[in-house]
Amino acid sequence: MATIPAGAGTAAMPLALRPLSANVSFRDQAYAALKQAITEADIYSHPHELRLDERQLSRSLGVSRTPIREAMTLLEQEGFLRTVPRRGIFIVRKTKRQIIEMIEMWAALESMAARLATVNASDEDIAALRTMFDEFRTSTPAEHIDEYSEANIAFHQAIIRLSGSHLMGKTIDNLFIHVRAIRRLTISQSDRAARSIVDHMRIIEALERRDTELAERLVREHSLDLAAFVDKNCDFLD
Amino acid sequence: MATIPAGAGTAAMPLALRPLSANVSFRDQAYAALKQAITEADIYSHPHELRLDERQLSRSLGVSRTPIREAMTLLEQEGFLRTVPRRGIFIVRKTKRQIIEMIEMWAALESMAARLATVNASDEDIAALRTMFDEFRTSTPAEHIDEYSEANIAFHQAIIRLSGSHLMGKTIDNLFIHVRAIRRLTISQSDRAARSIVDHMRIIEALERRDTELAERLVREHSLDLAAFVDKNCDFLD
DNA sequence: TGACGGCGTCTGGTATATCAAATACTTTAT
DNA sequence: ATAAAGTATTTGATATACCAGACGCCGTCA
Repeated sequence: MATIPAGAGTAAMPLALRPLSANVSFRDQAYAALKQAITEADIYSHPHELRLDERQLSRSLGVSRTPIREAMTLLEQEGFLRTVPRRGIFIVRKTKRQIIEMIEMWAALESMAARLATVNASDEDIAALRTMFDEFRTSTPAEHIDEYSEANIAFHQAIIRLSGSHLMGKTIDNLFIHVRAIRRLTISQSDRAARSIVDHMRIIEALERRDTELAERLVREHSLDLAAFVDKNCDFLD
Repeated sequence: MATIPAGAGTAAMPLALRPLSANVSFRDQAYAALKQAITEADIYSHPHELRLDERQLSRSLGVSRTPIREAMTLLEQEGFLRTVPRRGIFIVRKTKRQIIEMIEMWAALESMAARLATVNASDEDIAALRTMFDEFRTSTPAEHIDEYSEANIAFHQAIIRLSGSHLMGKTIDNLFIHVRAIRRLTISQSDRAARSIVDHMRIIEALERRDTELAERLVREHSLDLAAFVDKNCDFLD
């Protein structure tokens, strides 16, 4: 351990040091890299489930198979991968039913988050949400779907943050990775983008008025709308 | 591969065989064993976080460290363990704040499940829930807290099942393992057990009447009651 | 006497070797 | 020519070897 040698008899100088982050294990790095790759890989445009090769990934990332296997174990539990013994490891494609279940769970969590936000969030935090929303609406032409998608996600994540629940935040982040791919495909259809902005505005108003029941209901209905839409229009899944 | 030798020129006899369950990998077995041990270990009665030793577990279970490490990776992600590099692996004790977050998330999921149940569940399934509840109430004296606790959990799991959502079911099961320990400590206090039974009865009635909003609200309030109770009375945590 | 530091031990992290099953490919008998 | 059988190769699953950091014991020196 590299300690600073103090002068004899003097008190040790209390240098302002942050603890080193020793948590960058290969496993965590591999986990992050794989998760990002999976998130960006547009699974639903390919026809077949992609197989991952442990040894190939091992060579690509320059580490042994062990940390990669551990990372894969994590991703499998999160539902991104499926390993079939002595067959291979595959990126899973969610069925329509599973995606609807994810959206329903998202609706459950975010509506509860909105409820908690009306109680827990500070006025400043809610005002910041309003600012973010207004800035986006005035600066971004409605045609820019990509930016809208990102702002959309940021909006939903902001609501979770207002609730103060780390647990729900972490859970929803994972759901979003799955749902995001579908959202990309659906947001351009019909007038969903425009309707979505109206919904968001109403949600913000409910939060500002600390109307617990209304905020919860609006958020829930907004999410369940997407579930119904997927149910009707996404038969290309499965 | 042990194939059945068929008589020359005859069609192979299609014996009715279920595929062997080749999914009992050491990893999964270790995972199950550890999870059960952790669930049963009453963490909150001990003062300090318990440390697990990979090599010792390896000897106890008679397998190498590899599958055990993989199982531990899973349990760590589920929030049961925390590994500190070169220090050890510890069974985590949740803080009061974390437990409240878990109960809030549980409330979010189960109230949505109740909502979905009023739409999706069959009359028979709801009737079965009613039967289960009535049988318990008439056969079990109110003093038997242990049995009540089990029946209580069964009741909540049943609601999730009625919703038809596998995802929420799986998520709540994990939350329950954490919450269960607290519930054991709180259910005997005050008149919570008696009030709980009344709540359950009202929930069943709402389900029977397919009253979506009421069922959701009752389930939510029932769960959030526990959160408030823990917030007030569980300062022994942390 | 007490604090510092050497040194052995224990820990989880990582790399690598080994294994059995699945598959692809080749051979061979009819 | 074809299909069954045999063989080679690839894969994930498991076991084992080794590493470096953390910790504690204990002797030394001021």
